[in-house]
This record gives sequence, structure tokens and C-alpha cells, in this order.
Amino acid sequence: MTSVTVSVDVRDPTPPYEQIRRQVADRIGTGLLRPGDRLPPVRQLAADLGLATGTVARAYRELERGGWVHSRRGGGTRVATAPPVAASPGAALRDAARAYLERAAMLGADPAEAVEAVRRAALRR
Amino acid sequence: MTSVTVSVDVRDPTPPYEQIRRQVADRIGTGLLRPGDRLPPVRQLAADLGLATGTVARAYRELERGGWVHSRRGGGTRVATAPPVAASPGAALRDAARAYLERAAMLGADPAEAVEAVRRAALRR
DNA sequence: GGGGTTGTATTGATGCATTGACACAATGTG
DNA sequence: CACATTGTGTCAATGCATCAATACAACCCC
Repeated sequence: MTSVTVSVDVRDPTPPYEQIRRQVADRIGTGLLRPGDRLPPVRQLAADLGLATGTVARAYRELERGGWVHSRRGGGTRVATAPPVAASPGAALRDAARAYLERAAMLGADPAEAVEAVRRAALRR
Repeated sequence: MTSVTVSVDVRDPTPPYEQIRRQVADRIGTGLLRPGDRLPPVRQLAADLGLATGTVARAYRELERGGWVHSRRGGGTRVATAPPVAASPGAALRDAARAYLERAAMLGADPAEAVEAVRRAALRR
């Protein structure tokens, strides 16, 4: 039951509640967490991460405000039925590919070079 | 004189000094900023971003602590002669490709699919 | 050398994030 | 219906980030 797919880096100046918020939103946006999936109780996640329950509660509150999850007293917190972004691994892969191309362009590489770089990196595995 | 390639998002809970630190470190790591290149004076960058000079000074201090830049009173702040990471666009592109593959793997895509996704995304331009 | 530039340090004030403890409300379960 | 679970709210205390203003120190250039 190591479970939680969330971690907090205490050396990162980004507030812990925001680190949690981002990771959960990302996992929903990529479809790794799907509508209806249950998140850990605030107390449990807080204990796992070494945080106060209020901090995790803050993260869940922000996620709810963004439409990512839905919380109910006694009922726990679950991924919303209609998250704010298309949530499928396929769409996420397209997004990642597009972001990578943009990054490559910033580095002065044309699309062909970008593709080639991925091909080469894939071989190195 | 638009100049500075740095921006701060006030809605991001990440402290401004850290946002600046990351962007500058990234530009050095990608070779977009090269050893000896001059960074804006703290006062000017602070004015451009709407921050207090102390906040920018904090960012520069952290960058110096990390070996990214070197500051001298009256002499300004310049990119260090030997930044902590290999600083060339080529190396940065390889890093980006590797990171993209890792992300794709997290999304359940094998390397071949990952390459194909980039190829398709490149066509859409 | 002199004057402007630039990084650095300090101050007090303000707001936010977090902690730890506690209580309460709403839901689920036997 | 009881009881545990779970989210939520409150509280005071603590630390950090930021601001604005000021002063100082080291460097550059004419």
C-alpha cells in the first residue's frame, strides 16, 4: 500500500498544496486518474507526505475549484465526471508531442531534427 | 528594448524569485544564454517585472549559489564561465527528447508510438 | 580621480502558507 | 440506529516572501 502517486519536494519553494494540486491535475488530464477514481483521504495523504491535513485539504479545495475533483464529507474525494480538459492518454500524448516540438523550436531545431532526436533517444534504451 | 526574456505569473503560487531563477537557469542550460552574457541590472529587471529590487536580487543570489551566474558590485551579473550543466542547444535537445519519451512512457506509449506522435504533430504545422 | 552604475545589506510592515490541535458536519457501513 | 470515516472550519503561533526606502560597497568608464 505504498499507493500514492503524489510526492512533495520540500526543497522546492513552490508551496506543497500547489505541488499536490499540479500532480493530481496532471494525472487527471492524462487519463491516469479517471472520473470516479478515489483520491486518498486528506488525513492519509497528509500522513504519507508529512504534511498537516489542512495543507492537503487546501490542495483538494483548489482542485475542486478548478472542476477536477468533487469532494463530499464522509464520501471522500473523487475525480469529477467531467474534468476541465479532454482526459485521454492519446490526447495527452499529442499535447506532449506538440510541447516538445515547441521546445525544440526554441532550441533552434526544425521539426525534422526534432523527430530525429526522439528517434535517436529511443534507440538508446 | 523589450529585452528581458523573463516573465512572472502573479497567479502562480510559486514565489517570483523562484520563477525568475528557473527561467534564467533554463536559458543557460539550453545555451540561449551563454557564458559571459550579461543579465539585466536588478533594478531594471525589477522595474520591468513590477517587483522589488530585493526580489530580483534574491533570484540572482540563488543563481550564483547554483553556479549559474557570477555577480560583482558595479560589474553586473553575467553567466558563469562554467555553468553546472552542459550548455548547448544540442545537449538540451537530447534532454528534451529523453524527457518527452519518459512522459510518453508514462502515458502508455511505446517509443515507436512516441516518435510517430511527434512526426504527426510536426505535419500539423 | 570622479561620478554614475550595480550588487548587497538593512529596516519594519504586510500578507500568505503551514503547523497542530480540536471540533463539527455529512456520508458510509455494520 | 450506532459508529467509524471523511471533508471542513477554526484557532493561535511560526516562518517565509515581498515590499519600499535607504544606505553602502565595489566596479566601470570618461
